[in-house]
Amino acid sequence: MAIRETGGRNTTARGTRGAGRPTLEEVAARAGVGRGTVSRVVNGSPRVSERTRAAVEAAVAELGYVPNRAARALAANRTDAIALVVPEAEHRFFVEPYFSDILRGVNHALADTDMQLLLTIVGNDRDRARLAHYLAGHRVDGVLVVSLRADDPLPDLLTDLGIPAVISGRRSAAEPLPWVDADNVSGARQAVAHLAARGRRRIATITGRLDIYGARCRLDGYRDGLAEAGLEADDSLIAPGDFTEEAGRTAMESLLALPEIPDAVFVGSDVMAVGARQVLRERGLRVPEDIALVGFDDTSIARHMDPPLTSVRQPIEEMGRLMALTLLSEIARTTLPVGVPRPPQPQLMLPTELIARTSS
Amino acid sequence: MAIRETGGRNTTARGTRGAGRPTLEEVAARAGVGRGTVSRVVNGSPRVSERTRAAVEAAVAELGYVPNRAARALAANRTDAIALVVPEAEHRFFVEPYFSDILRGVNHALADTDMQLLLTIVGNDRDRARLAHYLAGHRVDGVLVVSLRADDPLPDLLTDLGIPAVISGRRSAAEPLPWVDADNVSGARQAVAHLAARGRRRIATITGRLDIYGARCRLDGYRDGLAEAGLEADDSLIAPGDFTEEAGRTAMESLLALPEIPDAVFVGSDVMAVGARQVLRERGLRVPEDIALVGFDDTSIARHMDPPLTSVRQPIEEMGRLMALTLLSEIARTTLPVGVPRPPQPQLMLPTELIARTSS
DNA sequence: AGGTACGGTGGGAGCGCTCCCACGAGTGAT
DNA sequence: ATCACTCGTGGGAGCGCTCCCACCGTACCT
Repeated sequence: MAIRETGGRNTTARGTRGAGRPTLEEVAARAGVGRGTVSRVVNGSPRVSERTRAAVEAAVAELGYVPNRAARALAANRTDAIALVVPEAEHRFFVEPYFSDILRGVNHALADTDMQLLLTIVGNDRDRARLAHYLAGHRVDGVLVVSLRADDPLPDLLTDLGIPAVISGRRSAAEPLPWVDADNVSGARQAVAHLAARGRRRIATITGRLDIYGARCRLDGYRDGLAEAGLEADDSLIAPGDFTEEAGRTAMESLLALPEIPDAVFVGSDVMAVGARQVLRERGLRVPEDIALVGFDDTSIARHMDPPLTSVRQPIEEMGRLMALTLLSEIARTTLPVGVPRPPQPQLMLPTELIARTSS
Repeated sequence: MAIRETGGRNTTARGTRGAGRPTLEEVAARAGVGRGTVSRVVNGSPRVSERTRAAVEAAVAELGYVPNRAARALAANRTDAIALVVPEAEHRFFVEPYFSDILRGVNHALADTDMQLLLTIVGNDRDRARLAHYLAGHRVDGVLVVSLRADDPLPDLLTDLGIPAVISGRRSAAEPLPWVDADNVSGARQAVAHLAARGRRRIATITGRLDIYGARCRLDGYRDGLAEAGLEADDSLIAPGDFTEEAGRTAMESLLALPEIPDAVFVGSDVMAVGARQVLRERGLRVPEDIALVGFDDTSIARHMDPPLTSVRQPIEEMGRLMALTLLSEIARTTLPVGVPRPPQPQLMLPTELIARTSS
């Protein structure tokens, strides 16, 4: 009859789950110290004598102790997880190297932490609702958001919930949230200067979606570049796109339909440049002889194009890394007692650089 | 002086964390029922009267209650999270559409659950060690593994730890773990039959890495197809690859170095077909006039090639979906009392289908 | 009428941690 | 020798749930 002992469910659980992995208490017993001390050692507190620390570490190793994440989260009121939110259609996440580079940078920054990364692609309203519910449950300690549109309500939600956030790319010049961004204006200006220096006189541009601040900056930089080169601005040379390859095609077609076609195009992203290049090939126009092309992002796509694409490099992976580090320090700040000063640089602008190849 | 009240840390935590989100207990008070009852309602237990359920649901809605995941995990000894493990170099995950399709399928299956997905790309030994540690901590309820090599030690580790797992693609014909796989043999056979039917007589193949069982199956199917078509097998027509674009290039070059070049190539993956196609273009060989090409996977790449690539379709997204569902039921099985029968189909082979385009 | 069964319910115990208070031993100043 | 600290340490309380047992009332039986 005595199938189960006193403990009831406790005993059962142990029995089911492979004899139970060790707990803090067991490590403490083994090391001949108290629970609190083991906790201090595991969490790297300095207030432990060297002798004790060694004893505890030995016990941890012998028992193969790994802290129970759920218990820790419950007791400490944190989750040790952050979310990377990509408010874009699912397939774009995979098509656009930008995102994977960001992800790689974030991963690298987190590799030394035991912070867990949740990848959240928010492609439609249903996903949005799920995310909101998720965030309301405080299931992450912080959020990274990439590719945010100017009117996106997500940042407000995060602020209301008091969840630390860092975004890649500002929503406007006066972005209140911590951000990491590339110097888009300067990059675009460099691109136009480069084309002008090579004797191009009729320089067009294909823009990204202008509800993204970065795309707007690139357009501003394009205009600045023209002015600095003493070239006349002509709004018919500005073809709107939305960062997709298809938009690159359409925009280039519209430029080629102009009475006087351009002799160079500054394209707002490498992916759009691929679309533009296809159209040029179909029309029998040579790159760079007939039309020079400069892209933006300097993703792997640029190197693989025919001819290899001149492109404005932004340090995407590094941006991902810095976003993660900034978020980590923001989280630390909210956890600590009040009055801890915000780290000096929660808003970072990184330089861009023109990488010249044979398309220009 | 009374900055903090009696509770000490409790009060502080509440104060810091935005007045505290509601707990089960508070919902219970509001609905005028006990804690257990609210728990039952939230977890969809049938043992609750309709009246009570309505009252609790109202209270949940009014308070905006969201269960605390950590507390639930701790009490119930589960995590409500699964991992998708990709034992491949990081960049391949993004380059190869196969993985993103799997991911999409998994995500769709999980969308109706509140199961959380962790994406784990295991590119090197350091990542492997981290994963092992992670799994030892039982931080996930189950694991999905894609692209597993025959000699990978990961499955043994999972078995030892008693973590439910489902893999995509078997490691051998006698795979003991639950799996979801495509009928690679049949797909390859169809491809060869198709080429033979179009009058090709000297049909070569470029294989994937043969320590992956699926690649081996495709090779077997290739041989079967030749035999069925009454064509002579010639091992010099078998060029080894490893699923990368570069390998596709190299392999095609070696085939073109043959004294008598093939008039058709069955390529073991679309990505490798891209590489092969580049070489053909460089050599001025026409597709399909000089050499017909058939790929495998029918990823989006195939449609975008020039000419569009005939390819063997495997239902990758569906495979991801089924993997997730299988894992979910495996997890349920281990949670339930002993003796629950395994669902009828923990091992699923899905049909493949030739999609004919103009490359053949 | 009394007995039995069972659906529905309340709440104690416990999951494995962190946080913090209290306490003992050592150190230096008085 | 006494006092005032500090440092290192042990362990109680509590995080918000789930699980389970005990209990209540009602319906149905004999």
